[in-house]
Amino acid sequence: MSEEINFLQAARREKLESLAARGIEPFAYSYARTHTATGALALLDPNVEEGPTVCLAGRIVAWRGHGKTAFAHLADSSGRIQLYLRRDQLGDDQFALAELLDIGDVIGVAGPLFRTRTGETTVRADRLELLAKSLRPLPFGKEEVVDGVTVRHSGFADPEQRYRQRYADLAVNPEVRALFVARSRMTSAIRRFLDDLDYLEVETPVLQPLYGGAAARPFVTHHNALDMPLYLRIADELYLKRLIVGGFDRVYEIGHDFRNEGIDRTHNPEFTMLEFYEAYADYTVMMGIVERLITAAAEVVRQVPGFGGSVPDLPTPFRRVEWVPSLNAALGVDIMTADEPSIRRLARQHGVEHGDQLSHPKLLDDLFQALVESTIVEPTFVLDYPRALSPLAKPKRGNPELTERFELFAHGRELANAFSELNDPIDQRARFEAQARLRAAGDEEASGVDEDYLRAMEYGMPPMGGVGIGIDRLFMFLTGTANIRDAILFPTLRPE
RNA sequence: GACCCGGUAGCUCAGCCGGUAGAGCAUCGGACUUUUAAUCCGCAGGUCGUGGGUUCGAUCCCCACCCGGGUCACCA
Repeated sequence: MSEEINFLQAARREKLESLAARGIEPFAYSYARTHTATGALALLDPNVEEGPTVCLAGRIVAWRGHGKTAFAHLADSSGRIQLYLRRDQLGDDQFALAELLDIGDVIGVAGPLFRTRTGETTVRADRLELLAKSLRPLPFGKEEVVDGVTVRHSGFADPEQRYRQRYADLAVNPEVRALFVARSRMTSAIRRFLDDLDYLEVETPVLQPLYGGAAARPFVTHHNALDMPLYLRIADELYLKRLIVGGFDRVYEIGHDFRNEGIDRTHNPEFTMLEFYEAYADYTVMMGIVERLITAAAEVVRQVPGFGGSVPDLPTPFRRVEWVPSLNAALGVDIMTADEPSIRRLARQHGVEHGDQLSHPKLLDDLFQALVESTIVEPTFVLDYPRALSPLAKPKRGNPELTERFELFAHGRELANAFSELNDPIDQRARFEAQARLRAAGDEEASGVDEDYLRAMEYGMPPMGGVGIGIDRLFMFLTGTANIRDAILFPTLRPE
């Protein structure tokens, strides 16, 4: 990426040369800091005017020059603190260095804490060290505090540039950093939750010779040495269940799935999926685990400073409704006995688009989405989906037309999908073959027959419950984030 | 994919009825030893997303394209 150097960058390069002329190395190797910014702020007793000496490192984010003195703010990952630089304190050489500093420079600073006339805890700098010269101006806005609220002026606002240059977005907007801290806390909490239940975290292939476990179009790549196509996984499911055959009773994986579909505010081509499987559990057991996992995740996000208010209340137990009765109630007919033409007529009436071209299962799913799913606000488990919608789920005990499956919805969004996993290899083969027929008929999202998976199942697969939770979506739900790009550090974009 | 909105200085934005551009901040120069959107004075900074068209003349009107945002559709 070559571009012309603008006059601001030129000015900084000139300063670099002035530094070199003074024998100052502009890119350091390390700095021994004693405190973080917030750690230092806590050191000055409210009743005293002078405190201990601290060594801090961070980025200059604000600068107010006054001739022979200057005030600056230094920011590190903990927060920001004011610096006071005086010529008589620093000496001529060090003050000359200070005059060659820019906003964005990474510096180390040492000096005693004191309180300014306006009461702000500040470092009176008596030694400065340049750690990294910033040759490209970061788009810092100016901040003021009005009635206790920080107002930022002319900051870094262009959404495209913020996604493309997330490093600049993070450097300039602390609240963006806080959001991703919250995300990290959430996934750690989920790991802790599952680890405490004796789940084993495992890693399964991202590059797969066959893709499956979900209905989606895959990314295809090619392995040169094997001279064969490989698919980026669309789900972890089939490999994790092979591990249950192998004797791991409880496994989970948090990793990226890849789906070759459109990009919009809830879809990124790669996204983070949690799947977990537990032998000898059925979907009712998994429902309880999901409820506890979601509330545990909500609790840690709630505790991250700044996010307490955004996390929705999740009173337990979550509401439970059954798929068929809730759709029937909304539709006014029995979906399981209604004939095909009248179902298609109802779909048209309720605004399901392209109803005539959809396969029967897809039609049912769209109807449910339009009439029931979209109306769910409080967290609700929807139970017992029709068999045709769930090729990897066990038939429901007492009603083989249905499967033992649930999805969790809240605010019209899907948060989890789970079932009593099908462990009958004869039935599984029949379902795979039905999928293969759909695929042969042109359904690009239908899977094929995975013979290796069937082999594993034929060895004897314990009954198990399994759950998938989209981590990005869950995080968006908990933080009130509307666009998935705001929940992913480096979202997929067209190249510049 | 459809529709709507946007792309002007490093950043945030203005630009009337078509007459080849402005502000604030930042930068640069000057003043300033407790400021905090520091203040004051001065200078500089532009391929107006790209390519065509209309016109004596286009940032402005028209067409196409690129990029982004939003809404909808698609996406178990």
